[in-house]
Amino acid sequence: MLTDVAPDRQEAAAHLREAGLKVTEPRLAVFGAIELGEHIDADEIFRRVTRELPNTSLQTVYGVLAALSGAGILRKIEPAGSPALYENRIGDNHHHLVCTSCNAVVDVGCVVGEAPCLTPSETHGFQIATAEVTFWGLCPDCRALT
Amino acid sequence: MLTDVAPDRQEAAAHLREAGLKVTEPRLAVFGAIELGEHIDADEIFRRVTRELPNTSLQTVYGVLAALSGAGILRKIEPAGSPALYENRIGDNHHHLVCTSCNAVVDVGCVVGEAPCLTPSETHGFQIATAEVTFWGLCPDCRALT
DNA sequence: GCAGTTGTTTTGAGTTACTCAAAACAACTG
DNA sequence: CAGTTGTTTTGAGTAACTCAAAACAACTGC
Repeated sequence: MLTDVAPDRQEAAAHLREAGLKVTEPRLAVFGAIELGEHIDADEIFRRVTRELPNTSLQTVYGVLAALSGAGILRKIEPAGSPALYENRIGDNHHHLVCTSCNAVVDVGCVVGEAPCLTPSETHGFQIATAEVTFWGLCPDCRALT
Repeated sequence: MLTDVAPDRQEAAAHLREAGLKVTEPRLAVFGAIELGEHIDADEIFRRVTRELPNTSLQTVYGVLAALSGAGILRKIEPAGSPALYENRIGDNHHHLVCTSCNAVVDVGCVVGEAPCLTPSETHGFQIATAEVTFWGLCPDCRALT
């Protein structure tokens, strides 16, 4: 039945090789632990990884996350007030909507208008590389609770 | 000479009373410790406050900062990778430019165009309250070092 | 101007989310 | 398949807060 050769593992391995990183079990497990569209923290990733690979340490998870986000395979976001979150949607510069009540995070495409994202009104001599936009508000569920 | 009656203390006291907060020495000292245009962390504020009010505890500084930013007297920003910073420029919704090399932070007016800040392309049912924009890049000093 | 109430500050401990370093180990290279 | 180099493990350590109880100080009304 060959159930062992999951397609995402192949994809992950390719990403790793492309970045010049060694293909290891913990790295494949971390990559596999993050579903598309999710935003999860190191602790939750660790929990999922250890289900599959029981003697992986939390430090390894941190190391893998640093390697993968450094290589651009994962994206790390750090919303104010919560631990760092990781997502596997990369390549596009999308932004985030964060619920001020439950901390839920969802992706949102670039701001409307012609990419104003990269144009502050005055640059103060900075050489700007990226713009990060975070929208704060109440998610549908939390609105319903009031 | 009446040097004791600094004008910023009066202003700070007025802000506090307006917010229904008691006027105390630590609060005035914390407010006075942050210069206009600065972005400093709790530790640096603590260092400055203790110069003037030696037996203030760090916990008090945290408490004061929470009270003042909660009341809108100070603004708290939390750039990824550094401790929370506080600034006393409030009321306008300006954004920040952060140096990826030395972590310097400067203010920047709202994004160009007609306030696209509050309009993500899809809201996903969120009731959006604020938009936060952070520009990342190299500050003039760090560019000069390369 | 003073007592009472309520909000602040102090003191002390505890926690979360990481980070660092050394030694054991496992991937890729030739 | 041996060697090299990058990873992972193990273990310790830290920064930046947060919580709780007791001591204290601001404002209120008398």
